[in-house]
Amino acid sequence: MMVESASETIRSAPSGQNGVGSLSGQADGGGSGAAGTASGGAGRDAAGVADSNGEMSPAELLHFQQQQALQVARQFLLQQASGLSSPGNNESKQSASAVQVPVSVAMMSQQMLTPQQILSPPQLQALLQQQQALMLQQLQEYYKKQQEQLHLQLLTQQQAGKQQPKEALGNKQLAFQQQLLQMQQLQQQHLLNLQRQGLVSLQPSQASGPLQTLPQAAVCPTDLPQLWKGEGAPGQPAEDSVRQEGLDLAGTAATATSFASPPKVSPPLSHHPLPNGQPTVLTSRRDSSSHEETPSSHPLYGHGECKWPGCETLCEDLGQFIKHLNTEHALDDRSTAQCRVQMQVVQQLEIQLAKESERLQAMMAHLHMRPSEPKPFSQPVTVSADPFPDGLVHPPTSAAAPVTPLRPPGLGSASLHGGGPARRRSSDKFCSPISSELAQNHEFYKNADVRPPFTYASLIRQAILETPDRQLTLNEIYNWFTRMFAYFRRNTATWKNAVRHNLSLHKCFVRVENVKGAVWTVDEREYQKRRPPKMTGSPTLVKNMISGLSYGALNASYQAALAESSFPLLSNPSMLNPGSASNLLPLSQDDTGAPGEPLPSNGSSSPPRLSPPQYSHQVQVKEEPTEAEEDRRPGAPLGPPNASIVGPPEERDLEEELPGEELS
DNA sequence: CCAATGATAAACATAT
DNA sequence: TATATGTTTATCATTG
Repeated sequence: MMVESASETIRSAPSGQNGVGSLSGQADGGGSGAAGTASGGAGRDAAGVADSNGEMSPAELLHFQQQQALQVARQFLLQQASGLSSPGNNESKQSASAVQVPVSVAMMSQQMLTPQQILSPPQLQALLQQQQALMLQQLQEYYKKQQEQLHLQLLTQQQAGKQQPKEALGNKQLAFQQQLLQMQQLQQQHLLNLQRQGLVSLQPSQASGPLQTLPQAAVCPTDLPQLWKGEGAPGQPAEDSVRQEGLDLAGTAATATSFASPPKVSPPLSHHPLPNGQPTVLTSRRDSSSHEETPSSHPLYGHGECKWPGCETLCEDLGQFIKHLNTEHALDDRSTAQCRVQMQVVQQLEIQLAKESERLQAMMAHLHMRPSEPKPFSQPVTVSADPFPDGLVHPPTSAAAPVTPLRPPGLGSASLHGGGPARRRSSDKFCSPISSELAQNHEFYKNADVRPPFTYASLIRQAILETPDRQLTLNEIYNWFTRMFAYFRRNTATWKNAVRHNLSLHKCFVRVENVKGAVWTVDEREYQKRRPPKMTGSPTLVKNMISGLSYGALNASYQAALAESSFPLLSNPSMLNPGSASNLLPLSQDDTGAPGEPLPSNGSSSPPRLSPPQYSHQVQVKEEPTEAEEDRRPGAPLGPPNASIVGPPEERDLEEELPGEELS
């Protein structure tokens, strides 16, 4: 019911505002927007959907936001999970995601308001449980298979063994048995894990019933598919239609019941976990390998590369990928271990989610959002339905006080700034250094189709500063964008134009002619100069934070925060994504210098920098640009090594400490 | 309401 | 000629 009201709210907003895609936000903002300022200016793209709720009370807003945050978290979780529990039939997957899953990842993160997405904690939990159950089941199936396989092998071996020396056979058997044992242990361990968390009340064997077990999870059916959907590849044509669907559904399938019967999907849809015992994990792979009927993609395959944790092998097509999958990620100890790691990741996420929920409740409690709200969630979407029609109450009461409490420990300053909607100002200017947030959430941005809350200028700068040489060609900048942000893997024409535009427009970007072309460098000084008068009064800030948090802000900010604080595993590149590690590191050290703390190294490291007003620091143009963008030679010509580069002491500080300044 | 800033579009120039 | 790369101008949104 509340769902309905929520959708109501949403629907009131101009339709299609985002249908076009957030990038073309201009149009959308025009009509609808404007109004919303009272309760916080709504960003035009990032948060478009929320435009029309001018009348939400702060409490509602917060509530709403929080729920969104949870959704995001959940989404993230699902995404992670999907990495583990690969969907069943691929072919059905796509259609399924289009029809049955109205909310694509992208949509979630960008619009986030689809009513049915708003789950109550119990629902969330239910979902999680389902997920766990599913995974468990899959894992078990997996183990079972493996055991069977082992037995088979054993048999084979025994037969073969007739021709082999006994001892050899013995050894092999031993090995197998060990493996078996290992498997079993693994399995038990996992089970234990799950049980410890009280997640597995259901026996593996009865795992088939998660859905029934959790009636309240009515909402889940909608979400579930995502589990198997895997991470949608940005740029998928279906995206728009999917969104559309999502919105529509939002309107129609408002109630839980309606979810129960999602639009039918292709029949072969066996990817619903369960019973038939078709271990999704295994089957999916087999299926896909055997029949090529998969025009769609594999959950572990996206953007032309293998999504297996830690593996970014490029595969031209699905077929190749399948091959790769079967060879590189076959059933072996390694894969199993990785699988386990992935499970832990999921668990971590889940734990974090729980924590965040708790925090949310505390926050809400503190904000006096009705004591009755200890469980704001029990009733999901109360949001708009909530008893605060008055709205607009925010200013004094809620606004001022909340400030502190609002700042969740886990959230870096970055997360607070009015992230989302105001992609621009927020981060760039007054907020924390892009690098720190980026560093911490780069995994997130890399995979989630969420618009990063940074301005183009700051992103470009970041890209450039990340390199040892502190210079990049336009193309390299492009690459950086696409590499670092899923969001920039689509609508290329738009953002590339924007990048060029920014490069030309801002004095801080200096083009340096080179033998082989030109590279772009950053004139830190100019960059600093360009900093606008920062936000002053705290009240404003507060308001900002609130409003920011509200809409899409959650996206970037909160998600980022979540990502940051909660994914030890995730953020540990070495664990999940060795490949990306390289990118990450420079980020964090480099620019950052750390948001919070002043740069250690004094200017010494980069002497030149202070001098030339023009070409900023010592940037020296690479004689021969490129070659391999990544191939940064160790002994950079001039280069102050990464860390040192950071250097522009004073200036840097200024910027990096912004958060602090702001408050003053 | 205004100015500053940013995003997006688009026209146009130039180089490859 | 087609593209990539740059520059510039215009319009709109958000913020202070």
